[in-house]
Amino acid sequence: MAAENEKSRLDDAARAGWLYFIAGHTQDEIAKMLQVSRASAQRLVSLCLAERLITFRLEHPIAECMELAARLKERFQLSHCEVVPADLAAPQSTAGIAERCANLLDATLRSETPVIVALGTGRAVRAAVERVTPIDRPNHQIVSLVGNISADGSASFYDTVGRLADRTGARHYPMPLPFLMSSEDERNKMVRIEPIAKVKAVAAKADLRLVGIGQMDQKAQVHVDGFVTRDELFEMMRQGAIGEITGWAYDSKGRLLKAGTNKRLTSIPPEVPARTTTIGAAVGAAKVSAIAAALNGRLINGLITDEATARAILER
Amino acid sequence: MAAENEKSRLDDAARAGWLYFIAGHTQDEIAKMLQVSRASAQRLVSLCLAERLITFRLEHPIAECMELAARLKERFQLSHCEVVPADLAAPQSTAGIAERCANLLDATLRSETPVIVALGTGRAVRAAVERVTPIDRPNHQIVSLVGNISADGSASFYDTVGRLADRTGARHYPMPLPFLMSSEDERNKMVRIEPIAKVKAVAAKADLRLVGIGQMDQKAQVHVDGFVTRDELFEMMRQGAIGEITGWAYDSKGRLLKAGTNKRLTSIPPEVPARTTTIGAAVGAAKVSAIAAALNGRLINGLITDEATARAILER
DNA sequence: CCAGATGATGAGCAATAGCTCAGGAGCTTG
DNA sequence: CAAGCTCCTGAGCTATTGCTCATCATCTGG
Repeated sequence: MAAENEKSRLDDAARAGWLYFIAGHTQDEIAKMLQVSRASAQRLVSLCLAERLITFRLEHPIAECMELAARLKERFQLSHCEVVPADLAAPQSTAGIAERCANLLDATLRSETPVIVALGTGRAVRAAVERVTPIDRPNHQIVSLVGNISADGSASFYDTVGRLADRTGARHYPMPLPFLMSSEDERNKMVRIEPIAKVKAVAAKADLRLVGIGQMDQKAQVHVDGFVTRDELFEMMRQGAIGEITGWAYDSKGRLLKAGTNKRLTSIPPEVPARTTTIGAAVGAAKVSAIAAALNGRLINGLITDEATARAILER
Repeated sequence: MAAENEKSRLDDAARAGWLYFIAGHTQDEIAKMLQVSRASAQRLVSLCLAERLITFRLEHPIAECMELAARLKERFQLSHCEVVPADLAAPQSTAGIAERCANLLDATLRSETPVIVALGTGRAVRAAVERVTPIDRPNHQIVSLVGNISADGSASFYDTVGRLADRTGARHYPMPLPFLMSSEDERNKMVRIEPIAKVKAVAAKADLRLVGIGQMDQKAQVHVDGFVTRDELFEMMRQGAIGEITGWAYDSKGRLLKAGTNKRLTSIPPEVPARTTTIGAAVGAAKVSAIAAALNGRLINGLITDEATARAILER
């Protein structure tokens, strides 16, 4: 009865978490209540945390963050903007923005009327999906903006769309294509075949797009993850690439490049249909230029970032 | 600028709370980040909690149960309350509460210092006893609150006291009396005879009483089990009986009736000595009124039930 | 059926958090 | 402007928590 035990263990973890965080008991008291050792009670509480049985939600709009958000919203005419407090100790951490993204997804998915959510790349997006509250919404649709097969043919790329569908029971549309095709012609052929056209059509009607923003430098995520080679990356940088969204490289004005890997990309280009909210999620000094360019080029019309990044964008 | 300071203080509290709960930093780290002493950081975190700037959300069925239990405990000033997840497939099933009752008995009996446990009627109590972990505690005492001889003279009534004694090696005191005597006089005589007085004396010192709660309707357990006749049952219902504990019928305010079968009952009345924990165990829509009345009349000061029943009690 | 792997457990210790208290800054009031 | 007051602060102590390690039970594959 592995499943049974597993379940009852999570039940206990939830109990312990409730007693600890909500009722405010000490772990010692909880240990006595649940008839386990204190050490086990501690393990249950941390299991509760690790399994995200419990989530924290900050209700207070922190003035400075609010102000930064308001200024970004005003300056770039955004339909949505959130700024989380800077975490000085871990400036690259996506924890904060992931929490806000998850919250946004929660709010969007809670709707009873069917909605379509499109997901791009990025660690924050990935982490956000993990934090979404499970909810039964079989009439929603989750669609991927990006091919999920990497250069070596494996589908190892983290399956955000599938994960989110798991948590919601929604229909989902992964994009069963390599990230890059070998030539422009081949790409053009592929994106016309029926299943892909269908995914594109659903994506075009998305109510919310959530995308990561990558910088195009030596540490570009598209290269680190093995989707583009070092040479391809450098070529794009020579062409003026400063950032990428779902793989689409753009320059410092936020214009999509018409060269290099962009000609062979299968993912759906980040051109914002006016009615769709397209939220970029990114933090870090390295990404400031890329984010600013995306904002200027209106590749996104929403942003979730942290205080430090927000400030850097505004000060450019 | 009191308001200004107040506001920025709350901002800091929110920030500290965010860094603590969401980013997972220690208060020491937070103190450094916010340029305050550790003590102040701790105050900010607790202010954040006190002002509810941050809230916890437990996404697990157990959370509901915990909350219901807390509300029942508060509302009826209970010393003990447990709510188990509703079993939609079997709303009347005592399995869930029996498990909790067994757990409670285990915990009580585990004590090395002698304890006295008193048992009432009810399927949940019966099932709980079956699930108690055997343990050797010869110095404990198990006492019955209710006569174990039915109307026809047989001792067929399930012998919970004996079973529990088997599993613990404890001394046990069944009550060798018919459930009902034929007249009030006879009852009064019987309860004064030595062996019975002894049982009553032990029961009066019980550390824990565990009793079932029966509803008084056409399907009343006391009637189904043949302890009272149809006519006796209807008579009690006319007198306002809504529930019974160890056979003692009470009205909707939880007052023991001074009429009918109550005059001829040999069982020990459910009057809660303040120091004794008296736990009622019952589930099911049919029993909601009976349970609520028992709680209101303080015939019990503890409750083990399920989610559906708990909710119904609170919503009355 | 046994050896090794896996994972749970409690003891004990080090890190962390919570609390009390005495002192001091800033505000109010006479 | 000084006394009285409140409220904040940091020091330092104690309670609580997190973690490591040795042990033990259970599972798995040969």
